[in-house]
Amino acid sequence: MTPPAQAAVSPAPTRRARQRAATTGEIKALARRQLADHGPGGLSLRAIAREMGTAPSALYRYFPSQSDLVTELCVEAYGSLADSLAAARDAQLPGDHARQWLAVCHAYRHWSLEHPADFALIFGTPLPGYHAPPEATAAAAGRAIGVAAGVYAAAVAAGAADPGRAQVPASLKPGALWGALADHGAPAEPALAAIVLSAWASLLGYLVTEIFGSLTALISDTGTLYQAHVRTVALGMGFQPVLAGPSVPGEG
Amino acid sequence: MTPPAQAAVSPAPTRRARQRAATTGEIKALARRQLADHGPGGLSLRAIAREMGTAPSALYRYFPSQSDLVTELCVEAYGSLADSLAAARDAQLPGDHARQWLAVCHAYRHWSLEHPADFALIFGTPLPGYHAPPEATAAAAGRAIGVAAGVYAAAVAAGAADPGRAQVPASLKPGALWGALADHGAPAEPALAAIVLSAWASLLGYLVTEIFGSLTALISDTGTLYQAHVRTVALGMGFQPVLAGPSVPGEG
DNA sequence: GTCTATACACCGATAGAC
DNA sequence: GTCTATCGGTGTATAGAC
Repeated sequence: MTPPAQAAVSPAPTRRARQRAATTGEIKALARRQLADHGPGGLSLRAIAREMGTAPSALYRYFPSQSDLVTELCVEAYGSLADSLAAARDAQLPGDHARQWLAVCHAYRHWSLEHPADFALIFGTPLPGYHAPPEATAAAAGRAIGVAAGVYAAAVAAGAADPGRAQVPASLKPGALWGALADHGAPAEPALAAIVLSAWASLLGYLVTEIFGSLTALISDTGTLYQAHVRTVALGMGFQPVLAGPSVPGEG
Repeated sequence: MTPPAQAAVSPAPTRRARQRAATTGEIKALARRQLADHGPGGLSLRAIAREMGTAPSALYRYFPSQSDLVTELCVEAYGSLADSLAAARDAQLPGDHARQWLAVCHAYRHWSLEHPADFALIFGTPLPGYHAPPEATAAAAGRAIGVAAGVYAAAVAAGAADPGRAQVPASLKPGALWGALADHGAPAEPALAAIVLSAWASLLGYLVTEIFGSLTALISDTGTLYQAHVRTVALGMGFQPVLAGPSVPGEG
């Protein structure tokens, strides 16, 4: 018996395809949870199969190997982060560049706190035998930092931030980052890219200590401290101090 | 037959004790190398025993369990970092506070690049089932950041840095960090501690991207970029821009 | 303090029946 | 597309002889 006429060929390809997508999604969700529970390297296809109630070998119909599963988790994590950053940016008035920047900074932290497993996956210690294929993850990573770079570039263009305050050596050599940022609306200017990268790394450093816990034993009041951190970083990028007022989105 | 008279009772306790210390050291060295080669969770007592040419069970005479071995590696890593930072500080003229700070910043990076496994151990994703006993690692961690804090506090006291440039909220609540820093010569002033912590986190963020590789596909010229990063951070702490001259120790 | 032997658990991946 | 069965490995930790 041939299957019944395919309903809505283009948007909903096939019933079979839909079911397959659902299963792949379930696998990835369980993988994410395992990675969160048992740390890096704690990902086990057997355990996933156990939780799904299927045989371990069945998973190989969906992912050729464990590495491919990890790669897709990485790409999705970067995408999720980029989406959160873009949403925070778009929640501000289009012309309010400084607030857009602060909103993106706080969205960075909120996403990280809400997705610690994804955070560890893309920013933490590399997995034992795994090396992410650069062509797969570079684009996804570039999109995330590209949101931040785009906001800053717009701020500079509008005069809301003065990149001259940063100390960028003239001897900087361009890398693939410039091109990746240019793909996301930011001008391919090395000085701007360097400033954004430096600021982005500063924020990441705070999140690493907060989420991985290398300092949690020593500090409390992490939210307020992040607020101070964001303001200091923004100052270094040439934003105006007046901006550091209390009514900033996402603070606290 | 009783053993021959113990030569130098106090400094060299016993031949037996010396041999034991040597073996413990060998175990830790191999553990460190394994952690470097196979990532977190890649530590295997069996593999250590294999490389040492002994039976796996023999190691249990030196470490009650794998976790205790990891804890000692963490403490030693923090200690090694603190030593490197202090050495970099002491290599500068006592009164040249700004250069001391920059030297400490660059020592931070050099140590991290030279000890990626230790770096991952203390700053990277936490190990699966392992939670470092706070009482053991907090002191070691405080000593490392305490070196940085001490240099900055001295700079502020000497007027070489103006902490007023940073944006520290007045609502900051003190935590254990203040006390830990006070133990290392830094005044227990929340504002100063917050500034140092923020700066230290900024530096860490850069090192995380460089060492864990979340951005290495996108950037080259990482040394020059770190130099710019350090300068930007120092500016945010209130150091004078004039300091950002070319002849700074450890740059490049 | 080291050894052998072992209990008991885990893993990724593949072959082949259905 | 799922199953069973299996291969060939990994590991921690303990018991008991020497």
